[in-house]
Amino acid sequence: MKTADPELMRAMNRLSVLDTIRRRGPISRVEISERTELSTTTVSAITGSLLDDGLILTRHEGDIRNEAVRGRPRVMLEVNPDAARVVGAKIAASRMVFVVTNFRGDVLSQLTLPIRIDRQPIAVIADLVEDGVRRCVVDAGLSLEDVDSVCLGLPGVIEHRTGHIRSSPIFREINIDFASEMSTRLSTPTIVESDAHAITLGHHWFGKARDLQDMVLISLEQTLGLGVLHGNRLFRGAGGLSHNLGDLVLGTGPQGIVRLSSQAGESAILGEQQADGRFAEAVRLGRGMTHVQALIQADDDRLIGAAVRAGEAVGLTIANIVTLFAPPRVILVGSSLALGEPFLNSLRDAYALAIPPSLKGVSELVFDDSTDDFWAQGAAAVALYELYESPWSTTGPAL
Amino acid sequence: MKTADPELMRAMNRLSVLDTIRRRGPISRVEISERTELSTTTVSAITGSLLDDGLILTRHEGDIRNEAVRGRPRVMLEVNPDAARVVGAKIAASRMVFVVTNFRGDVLSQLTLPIRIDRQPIAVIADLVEDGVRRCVVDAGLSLEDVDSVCLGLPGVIEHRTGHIRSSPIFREINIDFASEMSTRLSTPTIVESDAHAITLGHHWFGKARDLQDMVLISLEQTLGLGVLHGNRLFRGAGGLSHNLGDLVLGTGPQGIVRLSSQAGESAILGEQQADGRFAEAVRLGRGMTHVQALIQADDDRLIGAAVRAGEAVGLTIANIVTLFAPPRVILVGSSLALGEPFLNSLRDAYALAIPPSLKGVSELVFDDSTDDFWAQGAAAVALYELYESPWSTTGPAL
DNA sequence: GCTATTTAATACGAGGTGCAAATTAAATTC
DNA sequence: GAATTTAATTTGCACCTCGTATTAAATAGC
Repeated sequence: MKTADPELMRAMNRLSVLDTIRRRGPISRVEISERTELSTTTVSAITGSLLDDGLILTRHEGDIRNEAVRGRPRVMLEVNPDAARVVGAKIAASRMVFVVTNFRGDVLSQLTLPIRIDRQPIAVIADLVEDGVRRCVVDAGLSLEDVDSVCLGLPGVIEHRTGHIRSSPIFREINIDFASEMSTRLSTPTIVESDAHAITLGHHWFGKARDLQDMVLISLEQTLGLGVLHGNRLFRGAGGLSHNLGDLVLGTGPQGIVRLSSQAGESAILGEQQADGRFAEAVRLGRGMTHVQALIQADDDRLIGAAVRAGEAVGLTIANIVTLFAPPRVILVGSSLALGEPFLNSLRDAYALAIPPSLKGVSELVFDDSTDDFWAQGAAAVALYELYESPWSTTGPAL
Repeated sequence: MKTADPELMRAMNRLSVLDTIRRRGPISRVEISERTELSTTTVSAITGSLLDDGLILTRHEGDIRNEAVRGRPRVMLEVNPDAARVVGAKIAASRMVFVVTNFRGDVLSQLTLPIRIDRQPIAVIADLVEDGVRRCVVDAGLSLEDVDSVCLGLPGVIEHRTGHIRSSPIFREINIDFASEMSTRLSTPTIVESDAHAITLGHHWFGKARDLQDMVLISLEQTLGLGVLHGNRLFRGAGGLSHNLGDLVLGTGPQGIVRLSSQAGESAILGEQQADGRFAEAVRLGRGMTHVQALIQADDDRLIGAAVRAGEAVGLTIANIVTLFAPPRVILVGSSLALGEPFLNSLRDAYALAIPPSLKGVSELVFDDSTDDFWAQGAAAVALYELYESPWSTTGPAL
């Protein structure tokens, strides 16, 4: 068990203060003191040390309750954007998106590589990822030495703690130590994380869950992922495993087990149409879903049927997730949302039908159609989170 | 956010030490120091304060590595059994079981009331519970003043934090503030908890999960409950809600949503047979399942069919739970286990079929046929846990 | 333009906490 | 009975947070 010593205490309060500054934009010391319930003395000491370490900056304008207020004006504090830089990436089967962000999470540069890497050998994928990171860093006018860490978000079952990829649709192999592979290639600390977890943290930092401590996110892409935020922290399964929703069983059909992925995965929906080859190119370019929507609007009955079935399956699954976690909000993201109304309506209907009466109204469904940039930014947030959490310069004793 | 001050620090380490003493039986200070990674100085200080508060005792025998070992012998420390007494209860539809335990969790007295309280008015149930608690306390040779707290474990959706019963099969009403009702009746702090959570903690303290930090328990009784242990703590949903597995959706059938409870609940299995009235009395006595097993052994085809279907449904559900939580062990408890081999075999088969290949082998299934006493003891453990966790006498500054 | 007032932020001392080193305690070995 | 070995406590120190007193920096009033 983790032993509690003064150092831990300091680290906890430091994180608490730094996190408050990050979240509440420019904020004065008094307000920090109120929010964190730390004494002003302690807040002063901690912010002093954060200023020394260059993690935050002072700003003398911006006190909102200014004008006609007496007394010494508050000095506003904010995160120093230039305190660190990280790279976040979303690695998907048909494209890779990289962003470089500063310490505040602002995007400094963005790079999309619309390359199909599906089922390539590890070395090839690693080459492409390495290349993408390097180019994106250069685009930001930086060099890799300026980057503090890298976080790669990718689909599948990822073991965050060890950086192993247990299984992923973009790799033929299983159980790959991708984190150390990329760490040595880039000679920069590299984190591997589930893309769903990445965008979950992204929403908590920048998106539709900034106001919440608990939340569930469901990602509907090539694979179906789950992110659970519990008490302001990512809830990872025992052993730090990410979840793979597609493996969930919906029931048994005539030909055995029916998994969610067979009903609602990207390939399940598109696959039925593959025969006539209309989607080959679209899918290759990562625009499968966009294309689908165009077809749906043209009233392609078969596609509508697939979308409706997928929506039902997802709706039931969400109801089950809500039954287990009772989150105040469920955020849905991913390319499958582009299926449009037939999908969304059947999803909503199935959810409404399946949610147990006693839980009716505890969760709201929110749909988010952010672009891939946001996923990559979420990965950057994962990298930043670990920086924020780390004791940093370990300035040691406040001197 | 919880602010970290010296007091919290002390509380954390105190709990860590006390928990180590509880778990590792009689144990010396040096060993505590090794296990908790606290310095011997700190361990001495904390154990000193625990001794002052009468929560632990010294024992001078029992050093295993004795004989032929030089040096001053270690003084063994153990929890003081008489430091507190609690009452734990399992309240089910057809019976109530009470136990009084000491601070170590040893059962001092036990009382079973085989009364059907199903659908009685609150006041009647509260009367019966109060009576049961009082009689069990008297049986232990104690008076209610000697009891530090009471924990009632009952089925349904319980909001532990507020002590409200959101919904329960044994109450007609919903949203009952049962904790304060019973607290005032007994004039003793009373906790209300889901029976599944109670036996989950029971297994962590006394049963089949003593060695684990993470674990999932599934209770198969009148209702289907879930307990998740995560990092040595009970994982309660956002808002401290307990889970109701029966509300999970298995899929859609011809007549709409199919919930787990309609396949695997006690009444779902027995219900089909209700028509011929053979079970009326057995169920009333709470021996429905025992009776069923006798019939199954007599090859009642209809019952076997129901048991097999229930086993399948539960097996699939467990696979889904494992997909989400990836626990190293899943413990199954509850009266439905008495359905015997037809049920268990189909459960195992369905689980094996449904568990995703990437998670094969991460979880072991364990069946536990503990009696109701153990459930009540688990409820006692919940009560004890809160005592252990509380700062206690707040001896205040170690003087 | 000066002083009084008000609010923000910082010093200072007290009390609590854990740790390393030194000391005391209690056994075995020779 | 002295030396040795191991356990547990005492001592001294560095650190943390907090309450109170003090300093800093603005406005309000005359």
